[in-house]
Amino acid sequence: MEVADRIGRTSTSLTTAERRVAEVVLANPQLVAFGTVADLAEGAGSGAATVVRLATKLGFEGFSALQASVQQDLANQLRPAAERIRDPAAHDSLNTHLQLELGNVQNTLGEIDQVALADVVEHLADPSRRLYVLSGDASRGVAAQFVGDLSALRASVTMVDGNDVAVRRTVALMEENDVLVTIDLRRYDRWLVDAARTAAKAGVWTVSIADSVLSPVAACAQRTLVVAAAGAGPFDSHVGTLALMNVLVAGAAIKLREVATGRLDRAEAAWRASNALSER
Amino acid sequence: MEVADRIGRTSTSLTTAERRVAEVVLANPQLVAFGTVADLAEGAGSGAATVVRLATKLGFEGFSALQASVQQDLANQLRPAAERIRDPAAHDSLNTHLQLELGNVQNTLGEIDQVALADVVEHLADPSRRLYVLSGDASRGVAAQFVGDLSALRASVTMVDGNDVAVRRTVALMEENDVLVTIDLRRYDRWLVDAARTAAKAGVWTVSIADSVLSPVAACAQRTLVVAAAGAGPFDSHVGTLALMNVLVAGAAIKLREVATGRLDRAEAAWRASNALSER
DNA sequence: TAGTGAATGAAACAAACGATTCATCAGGAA
DNA sequence: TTCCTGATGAATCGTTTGTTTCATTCACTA
Repeated sequence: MEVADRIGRTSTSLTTAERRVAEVVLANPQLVAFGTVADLAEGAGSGAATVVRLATKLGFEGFSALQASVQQDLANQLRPAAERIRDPAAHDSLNTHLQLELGNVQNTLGEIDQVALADVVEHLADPSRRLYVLSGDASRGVAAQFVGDLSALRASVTMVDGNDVAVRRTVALMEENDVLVTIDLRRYDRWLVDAARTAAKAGVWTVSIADSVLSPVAACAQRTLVVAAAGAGPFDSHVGTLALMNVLVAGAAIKLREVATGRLDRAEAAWRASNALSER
Repeated sequence: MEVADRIGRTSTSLTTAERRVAEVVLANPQLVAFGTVADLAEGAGSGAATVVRLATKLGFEGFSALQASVQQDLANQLRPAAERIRDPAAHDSLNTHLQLELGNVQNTLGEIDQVALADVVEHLADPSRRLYVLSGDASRGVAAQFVGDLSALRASVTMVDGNDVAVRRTVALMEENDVLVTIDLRRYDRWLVDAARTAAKAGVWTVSIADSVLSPVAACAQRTLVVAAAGAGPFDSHVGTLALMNVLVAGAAIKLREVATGRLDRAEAAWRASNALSER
């Protein structure tokens, strides 16, 4: 921290009141970054002039310069580890990927809206509702994974897919009690947005998995779960999305325990009977 | 994030310029926390009045209230993760997932065999070789994602799929110059192991993406990439696998730059022509 | 085409702010 | 005590900033 350095270097020549201010700056930098001269002065129990004097004594042009310095420090601290790492060793591709994907998982699961999450899980685990999953072209694979996992737990899970006509028919046949999960990131697929709007208008309970609350599907969805999808390659990363899906699937599995274990056992039995799995 | 919520709730009634501002608020919250109305307006390419209008539209008293809200969010984010975790009554399940998936990514990308990785990328990026992807049932979705991404970069990428007969036929038709990628985790699918062995015997260059070097496919593969797949729910997690695939795709994209950019541009042009994408 | 309503940013205005000034105070030295 | 020096904060000043107003533009309708 630049400011801490300067305070350390100047500490011997600080007066009593200035030292009080300096202590507050170190202990509570947000007061400097977000506050005013008066705020900091009050926090340190000193006058505004003392704050300004300290700033200049530390070698800053004035309080504003000190504030800018603290703000930059905080901004650096805020930047996800991914970007911080990238600075020194810019060209370690694998490390970049690692930091990026860790950030995607961290941001997706960390920033999640718990109320929305619980509500979505509740709906996914309601066996009386049919489930439909609608995905943009770029995320079709992870969507298929989601459908596959859910299908193992419960019945009536459908991936809405195929040509435009087929999609329209499926959407037209949705009913009020159904649940529609849409997965779509920036550069939103128009057909998907249209389909989601149609479904929402028909009263289908819609949840949007998107990269922003401003995604067009989010606007017509009951719930929105935001994912981080920063990618180092030419495409967005769906690692965060998949992590979120795992959370949803695991949550649904708990709520569906009785039904789900029965289904899993039956599948297991079928595999055994046909010797479809090999342990090694 | 309180502000993100409000933006999501209000998103339908935002005007074009207001939406631009909202996007900047979400993408660059520091500009709001540390900056002024004029700064944010400039960042969004709008007038100062629009910024204030957005703030009130979001239900804030004015810009200052919006700024205070963003500042509080940032301050929360600044608090060490350790403190943050235990805050809302330790919602353990989510935290378990978070740690687990972070571990999967970390272990998969961190422990990777760089020589094997480079060799695999080299083969994936060789346009003279046909690519086949063979996945166990549990990972079919992420495999499809992999195939989809690779297909965007180059030609001749095939997901080996369908019924047993179809798989056997496809495998039988593979040639020496082809590349086969298999993805299979514990409880290895017997048909997949058989198919991989057949292909390997025919001289197909095989790479195994598996959860252990002891996997049966690894035994007959030229290269093996090990993934971590710890799952909290009833299924294995493929988050690590997907992260690895992103590395492979990004690596191939670099080697295939000339071909790949041409393909991506053509796809982009087609989307534009048909108006298939909507930016908002 | 003319008219209407919403949307938008430039400009005016008032409040808040940082910086400076200056009177007061504390603590020694003569 | 008296005088002096450095420290300190209240008051002041000029600037910046948030807010409001208003003329212009734009999209759409009759």
